[in-house]
Amino acid sequence: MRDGQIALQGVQVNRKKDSAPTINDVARLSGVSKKTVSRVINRSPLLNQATRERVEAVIADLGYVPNPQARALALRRNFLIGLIHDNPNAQMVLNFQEGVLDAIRETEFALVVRPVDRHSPRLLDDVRNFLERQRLYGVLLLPPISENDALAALCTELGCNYVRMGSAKLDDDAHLVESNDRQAVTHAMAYLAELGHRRVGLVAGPEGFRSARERMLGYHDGVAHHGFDTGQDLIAGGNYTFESGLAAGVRLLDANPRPTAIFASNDEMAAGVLHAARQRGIDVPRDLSIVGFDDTAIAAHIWPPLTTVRWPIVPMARAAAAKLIGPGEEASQPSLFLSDLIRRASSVPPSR
Amino acid sequence: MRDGQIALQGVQVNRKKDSAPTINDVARLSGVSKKTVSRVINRSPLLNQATRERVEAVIADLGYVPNPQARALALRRNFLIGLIHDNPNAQMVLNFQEGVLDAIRETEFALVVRPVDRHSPRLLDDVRNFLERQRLYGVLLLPPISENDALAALCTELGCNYVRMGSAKLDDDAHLVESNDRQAVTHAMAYLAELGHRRVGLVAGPEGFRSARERMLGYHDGVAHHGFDTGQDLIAGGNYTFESGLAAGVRLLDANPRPTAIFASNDEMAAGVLHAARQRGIDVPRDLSIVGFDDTAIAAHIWPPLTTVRWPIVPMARAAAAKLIGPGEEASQPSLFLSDLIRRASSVPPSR
DNA sequence: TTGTAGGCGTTATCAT
DNA sequence: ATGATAACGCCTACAA
Repeated sequence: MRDGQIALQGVQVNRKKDSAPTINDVARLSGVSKKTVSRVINRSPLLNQATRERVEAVIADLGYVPNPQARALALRRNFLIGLIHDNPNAQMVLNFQEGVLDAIRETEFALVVRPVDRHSPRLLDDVRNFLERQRLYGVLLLPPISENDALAALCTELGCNYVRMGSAKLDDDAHLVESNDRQAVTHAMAYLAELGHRRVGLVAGPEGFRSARERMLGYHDGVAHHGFDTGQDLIAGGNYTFESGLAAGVRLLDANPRPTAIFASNDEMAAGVLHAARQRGIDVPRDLSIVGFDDTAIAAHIWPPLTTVRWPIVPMARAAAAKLIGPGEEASQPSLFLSDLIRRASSVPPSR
Repeated sequence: MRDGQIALQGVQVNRKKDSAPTINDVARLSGVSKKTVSRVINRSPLLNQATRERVEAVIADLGYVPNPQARALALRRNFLIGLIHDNPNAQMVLNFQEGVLDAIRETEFALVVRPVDRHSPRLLDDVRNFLERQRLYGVLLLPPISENDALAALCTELGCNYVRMGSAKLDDDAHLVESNDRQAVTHAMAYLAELGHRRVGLVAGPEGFRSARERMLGYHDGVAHHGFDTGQDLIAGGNYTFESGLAAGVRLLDANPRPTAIFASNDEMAAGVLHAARQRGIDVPRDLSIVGFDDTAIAAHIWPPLTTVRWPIVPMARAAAAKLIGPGEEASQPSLFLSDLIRRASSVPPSR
């Protein structure tokens, strides 16, 4: 006969030893019903203090851990948070994971990762499949796919809570953690102005990326505010890759007159610009200052170390996770995070 | 009265519309028992073809997806694979995740990530807690914590399957996917010998890391085989960080005579050596060749692009995941992966 | 080949 | 404040 049933008859006292203890074992050994144990686990307020302590003692003694699958089944929701991303960049994804883990440490939540391909025609089906299968508690969307409104709509349709990371007002406060890329770039431009630059080039990010747009707007704000030179030969497009930065760098550096400084919309492209300068014998920073964005690992490890904008991704991730799992009122507060300009050797006053 | 019970009475035909369809809905609408539906889901061989097709049609029609929590409860194991790592390096972790995702795509498995702190005294408790809570199907252990035998023992104790990634024979074939770091470094040394180098420095990895030891052994093999110069001023220790590589580079480059080439046990340290050379006005590659290990993103993006050893992490990850979830016979086959030397501009014949 | 009864470990409902 | 009973959605054992 089964263990649990024996227990109900009050005959057997020792539990089976060959599998993890269950709520029944705890109930039997502490002489209460399983519902009471359940109340202890879930910190129900209406519980006799003595009862609670007795049960807790048994739990500790047994090393009992509630089975999350059973919980998930009964509660009709699990404790998994999904992280959906399209690998914008390894360091960023990992930092984000770290922040989320910070937030869910000591909770029963776990983090499930799901890289996707934003160019796949099956993107939405992929995500739908994932969400339907796993029935996640909620998902976190990283840029750039966080900018995809269809994805957010899909989450809503499937009854899956979500929080998006974005560099602009993509959604309402309950579903968004925001950075201020535009303003951050404007600050960087002000810094270049202080150094004495008046002719600053831009390597823009790919079209369709909100972050790229915001950073470009920040550039234009700066150009206008400080009266920098303007012109199409000061602007080149890129797609956030090293190679595109290299190509853009070549274009900008072949212009005449050459810019004395270049702002690249991310660090990888900035590294590409640096290569382009090297290939042309242009000394950085003496003949060309470079400023990047993101402060990824590469920024501090190339030569010269790169001046760049650092956005607080770990705190942002923590906030996003908290927004997802936290109580309602807190979750609907706006979350805006400010970025810092990290000044390194790649930017100096212009030599000409 | 509940939907399922009504169904058993054969009275109601339409299912409730406000929640996902269950196995009961499918059973009712296709006029078979839940068990038969269950057999369809689980591809039982003993099923009438016609029955199967009828049920499958209903499943498709309803958009039915089995509830993984209920499955997990009944099967007493879930379909989550854990990835436990101590962030050896962002690109590596992400590549690994990608490989695992490759392997579990189109399956019902999902990937749960769990970064840990290998220096924490609570490491084992942390992992124990995680495994007990989540009751994972199995876990993947990345270096360097994959080298921790106590962790593997813990998995065994908790009845959790595991696969370790390692640069040496850390475990039996069912629990190990192996790379050949030692041999890979020996190849790199042979390449330097071909170029004409005879005085090659080593930036070693941190003690206690198996990979560091294997790479060092490969260095010594190469030195012995090719009759390179030896001496303590040709060897410096590092801890796999950029900064430690910088410090080690300073030490090695202050030696007299200077090495004409340096092998750094990973790319980050190689980048540090490069910085050290720059600071001293030593031209790379003309006056100093540098070889790294890992082929992380930084390798191709610094100047000059770094010659390095690339180990096939994505295929290894795929193999590790397959080993975890695959059938027994296949899983107990040995898995050894070979690394390639990627030749880039940082290595040339010596100028002296 | 298919169905019935009951269990997996938890929580919800509604008593007491 | 506590307990009995019935879900939650799936699977296994055994029966037919």
